[in-house]
Amino acid sequence: MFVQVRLLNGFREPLWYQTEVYKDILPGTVVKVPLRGLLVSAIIDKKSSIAPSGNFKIRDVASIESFPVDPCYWLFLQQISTYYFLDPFWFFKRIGSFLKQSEQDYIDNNGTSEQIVYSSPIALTQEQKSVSDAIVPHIINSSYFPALLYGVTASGKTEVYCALIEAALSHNKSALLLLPEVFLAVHFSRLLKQRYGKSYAIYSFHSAVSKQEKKDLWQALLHQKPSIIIGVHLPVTLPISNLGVIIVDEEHDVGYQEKKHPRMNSKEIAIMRAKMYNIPIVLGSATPSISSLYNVEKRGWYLFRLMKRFAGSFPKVELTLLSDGHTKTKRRSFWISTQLEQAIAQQLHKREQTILFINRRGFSFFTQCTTCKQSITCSQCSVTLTVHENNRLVCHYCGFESSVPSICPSCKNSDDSLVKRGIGTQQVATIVQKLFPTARIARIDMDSTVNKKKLVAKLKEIQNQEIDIIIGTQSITKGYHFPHVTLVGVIWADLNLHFPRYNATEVCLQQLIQVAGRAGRQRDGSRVIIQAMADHRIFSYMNEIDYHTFYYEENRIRSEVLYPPVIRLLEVMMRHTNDDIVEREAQDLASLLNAYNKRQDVYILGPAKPAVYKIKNINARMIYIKAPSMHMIEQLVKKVSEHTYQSSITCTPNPLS
DNA sequence: AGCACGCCGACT
DNA sequence: GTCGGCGTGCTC
Repeated sequence: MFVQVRLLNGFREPLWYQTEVYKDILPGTVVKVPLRGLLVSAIIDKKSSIAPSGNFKIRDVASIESFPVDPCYWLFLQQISTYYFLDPFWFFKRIGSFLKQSEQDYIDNNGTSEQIVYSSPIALTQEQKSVSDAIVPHIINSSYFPALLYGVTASGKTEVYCALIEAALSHNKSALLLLPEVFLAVHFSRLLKQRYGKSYAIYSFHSAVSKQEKKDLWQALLHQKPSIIIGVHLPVTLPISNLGVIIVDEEHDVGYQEKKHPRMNSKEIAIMRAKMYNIPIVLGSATPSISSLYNVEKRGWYLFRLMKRFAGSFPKVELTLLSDGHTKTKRRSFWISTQLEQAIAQQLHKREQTILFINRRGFSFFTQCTTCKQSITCSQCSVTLTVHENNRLVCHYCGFESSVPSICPSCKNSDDSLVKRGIGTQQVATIVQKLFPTARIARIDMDSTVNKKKLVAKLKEIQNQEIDIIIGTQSITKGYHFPHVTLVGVIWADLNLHFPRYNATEVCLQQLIQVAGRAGRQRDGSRVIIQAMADHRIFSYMNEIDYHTFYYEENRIRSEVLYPPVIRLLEVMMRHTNDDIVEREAQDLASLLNAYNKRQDVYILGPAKPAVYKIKNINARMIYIKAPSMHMIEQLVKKVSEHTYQSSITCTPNPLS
C-alpha cells in the first residue's frame, strides 16, 4: 500500500511512502516517516495501491503518532479549508506550533472577576429554564440544533450556559465555550473554575494560557476525557471526539474574526462544526448580529429570548446633539453637552459613579495645519499620524514615531499653524477635571493600562467607590462589572457610524447598547446620555427592547444594496510593495473574474483602493465578489487560481472589520 | 521548513 | 592549516 503524505515541517511538496503494517490507515492520520536521516511528522493525504512513478526510492512509514480520536475531524478540516481557501494541513501545523509556544505576559485583572458572585449555582429563572429545557435534549441525543439566545444585558445568559455545560459533562460529553477576546476567556474560565473546578476538567486554549495547561488539554483530548474547553479562535479547530455542545458568547462581536491572515471567523467555524458533528450550538448576545437574526428568520434557527434583567432596571436613554448651535455657545466645553454636564454634576452630588465612553477606533487625534488644511501622514502608510502624550506622533499601523514638528511639512508655515484635532481619553479627562475640579477621575484604556498592577489598583479604587468618573474606550464595554454606575455618557456616538463598511451601523449600534448596558445593573433610575454630531436612525433603537426592530430595517437596506446576510461576500485583497504592479494585477484579476463569471447573480466589484491603501510601504487593492452562495464564489475563485501574480492575495469570506 | 553541503574569509 | 559565516538545494 502506497500513501502520499504532507510533512508538518512546512515542506509543501507531497511525498510518497509505503506501508504494509498500517495498510488500513485513513487519510488525515498523523504518522512518523523517515526523511533523510531523521523521523518527521506527516499526515496521510491519499492512498494508492499502484506505485507512484518517479525516480526516487519509497521508504516505509515508521509509526502512527498518537492523535486524539475524532472521526469527523479530517472531513471537518477539509470543509473549513475550502471555505477559507486554505490547505487543511495548515491546521495541524498551527496546533503543533501552538502546543510548543509558551504563554505571553497577560494583563490579568485579578480582583475584578471575584466581585461577580457566582459562587454557588443559582436556581434558574423560568425564562432561563425554558431555554435550557429546549436545548438539553439535543445535547443528550446528539442532534444539530442552532439556537440564538437573545438576552438583554444582565439577564443571566451565563446561567443558561452553565446549565448546558452541566448537561453535557454529566452525560460524559465535552462542552466548548467561545468568547470574542482572550481577556473575556480568562475571566470566564476563572468563573467556571470557581464553580465547577472540583467536579469537571476545565481547560483554556489561547495565547494567555500556560504551556502546561495546553499540554493538559492535549492529554485530555487524547484520552477523550469529558472537559470544558474555553477559548477564542483555536479550540474550535481542535480534534474533540465527544463534543456535546458549542456555546458562542457575545456572538455579535467582530473579535471572532481573526485580524490577520487567514482571516477565519471562529463563530462561522463553530456553526459548521455543530452541523457536521450533529450537536447543538448556542449563540448568545444582548445585541445579536444581523446575520444570526436572519438565520432565525430565514434558515430555521431557534430563537430564545431573555428580556428581563436579573437585577436593576433598564437605563433611560437620551440623545443630545453636539452640533447644536444654541448649546454650543453657552456650554463650557464643546465635547461635554450641557445635558451631560448637568447629569455628571448630579451624579457627583448623589455620590454615584459615571462612565464616559469614547468609541474611538484606532485614531482619536491628528494634526491639521490651519493654513493648508493638511494633516501629517505616515511616510510608509497612507494614514494620518495620531497624537499621543508628550507631543509624540505615532502611526497606529506600523508603529512609526516622531515628535510634532513646529513647521507644517506640507506648506512650510512655521507660525505654529499645526493644531490638534479630535478627542481621546486623555483630553476628556482634562476637560472633565477642569469642569469638575473635585471629581476623582480614572482613565481606563489600552494606553494607560499596559501596566497590570496599575489597572488592578484602578479597578479596586472604582469598586471601593474612591472614583467618581471612569473614562475609557472599548475595553470598558466588555467584561468589567461596575455595580455602582448609574450614568453612562457616550462622548461621540457617531464617530464610527460612517466607517466605510457595510456593517458599520450594526457594529456601532451594538457597541452603544453594550456600553449603555453598563448602567444600572443593580440599581433603578439610571441614565445614558448619547452625544452625537448629527441625528441618525440607529439612535431610535438604543433601547434594548427596540433592538429587534433595527434588524428589520437594516436587513431591508442590505437586501436593497446587496450585502450579507442576504448574499455572500468575499473580500480579495492584493498587496505588493509596488503600487503600479498591484494596480495592474488587480485590474487583471478583476477582468479575469469577470470573464469567467457566467452568472447574472454573481457580481465582481473593483478593484478599488481601500481607505488605508498603504501599510508599511505595502500597497493594497480590493476586489469584492457578491453571490447568492459561498459555493458559487469558491467555484469562480477556483477557475482563476491557476493564474499567478507577484502580489500576495488574501481572501476573506464575509469580512466584518 | 529544516538541514546538509560547500565555498571563502579570519585566526591559532 | 582549521573554524565557521550563511547561500543554495534537496527531501519520497
